[in-house]
Amino acid sequence: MSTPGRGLHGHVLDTLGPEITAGEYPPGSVLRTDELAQRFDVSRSVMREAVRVLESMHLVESRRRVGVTVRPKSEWNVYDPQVIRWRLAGADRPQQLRSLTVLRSAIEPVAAGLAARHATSEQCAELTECALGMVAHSRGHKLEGYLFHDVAFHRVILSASGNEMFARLGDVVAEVLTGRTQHDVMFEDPDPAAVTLHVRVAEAVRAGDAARAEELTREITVGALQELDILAP
Amino acid sequence: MSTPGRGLHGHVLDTLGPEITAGEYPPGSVLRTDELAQRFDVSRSVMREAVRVLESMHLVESRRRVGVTVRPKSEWNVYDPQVIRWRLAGADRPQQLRSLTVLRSAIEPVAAGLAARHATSEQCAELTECALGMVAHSRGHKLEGYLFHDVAFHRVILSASGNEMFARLGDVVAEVLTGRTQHDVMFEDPDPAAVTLHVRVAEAVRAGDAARAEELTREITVGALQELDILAP
DNA sequence: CGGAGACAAAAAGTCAGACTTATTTGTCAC
DNA sequence: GTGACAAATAAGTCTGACTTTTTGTCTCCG
Repeated sequence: MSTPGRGLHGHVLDTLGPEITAGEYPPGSVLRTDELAQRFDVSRSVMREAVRVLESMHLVESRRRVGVTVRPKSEWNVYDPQVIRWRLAGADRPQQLRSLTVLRSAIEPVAAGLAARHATSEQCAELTECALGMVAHSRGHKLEGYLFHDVAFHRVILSASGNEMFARLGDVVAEVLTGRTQHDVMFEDPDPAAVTLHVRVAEAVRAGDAARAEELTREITVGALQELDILAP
Repeated sequence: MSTPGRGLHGHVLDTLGPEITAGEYPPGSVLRTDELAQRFDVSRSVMREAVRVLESMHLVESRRRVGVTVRPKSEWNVYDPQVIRWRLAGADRPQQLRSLTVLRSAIEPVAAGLAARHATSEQCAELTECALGMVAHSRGHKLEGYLFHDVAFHRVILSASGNEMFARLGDVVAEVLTGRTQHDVMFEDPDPAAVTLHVRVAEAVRAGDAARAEELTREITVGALQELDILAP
């Protein structure tokens, strides 16, 4: 996934990033560049580059005479794909999965509505193809193939919305869907109702029916929320 | 705003970041670290740190023997507050403002619904205070005071939603509202209907009426979309 | 004429060491 | 206690030498 080994500083990030996002250093903790460089057996230049990246993610703050202090979680750039990946790989994976699913429930219906207005005929075709792929893999423990088409489906919706902010959430949705399949729920075949909803969304988008595409997608995301027991009492 | 001069590498970013996000270097353009270091009159170490930050934002990609290549806009980390700020300060400010307003229209209603469920009594009080402040500054060219309370209002909503992803959009909403006030529309007093809607949202949240809070907020965001001529024909 | 392999050049990547600067903290006089 | 001054500290910066990877090219042979 992404760019595994892009140099020494990348290796440092792969270790230090997850540690920080996992909360191993409480907010306010102070790290020293020199000590870190020793620990990872890299030069100070490399360590400084890694710290700069963490700083740009608002995970830490570097100040003279003080050191590199860890910032509270509330200040992190939680939309940074790298940060999301680190958190999904760590201890607060459940919380991250929940907050991202809620985000999906807000974004995707609106994106589907916009897609119904702006999707090209090519994108409509892709969408239909994805939906059919989901149907084809919806029975008989073909979870891998199902996931593939599910991810592609939602990527097309987000992309076809014509909004760049929505489009860039494709990776996030992919992570959530993948995480969901690999982890807790869905050891069985997917809910047939969900599959049907996807097909109907594809139809609505093709028909240019924004309201229906939005409503149907809302039903899909409600299902996703229920799977994680996020619901209104 | 944020952290203006955090060292030499920060100064480099303040110049190079806006240039790239403004599209001055077409995707695929190649920059050389040494040349950049000369241009900004900094050492290579400083320049490397700046490049690393740009790389973590997916604005550029650094490869051996080829140089620092600019990535297409579709790959940028458009949720990075720094990137958003650079783009808002540059040429595609209008497009950025539009896409962010659409994002708001998706997020804020859902956030308001969640806030109605999760807001503490303190947050409810804050919300009411903000709404009252908006009313008090809604007439007689008190735009500055109005904006202040408007921003605070939406921050509280997003924060009270209890979702970290929503909460972190407070800065983005602040930028959008500020940008809207300072720029095109709203040289006159704000729309009285919008002011009333904010008051009613505060009431709904306090009453714990999620559906109503969501619907009322949706009306607010629809108004924001209309101001930018983003609407369904 | 064209492909395979060797070679050379280019640019980022890495390291080590010396030096600068800002900030904190402690101390001492008042 | 308060103020100013001095010392300590850790990040920040610069430089120069060296390494590594990639790519373009050139030759050689089929």
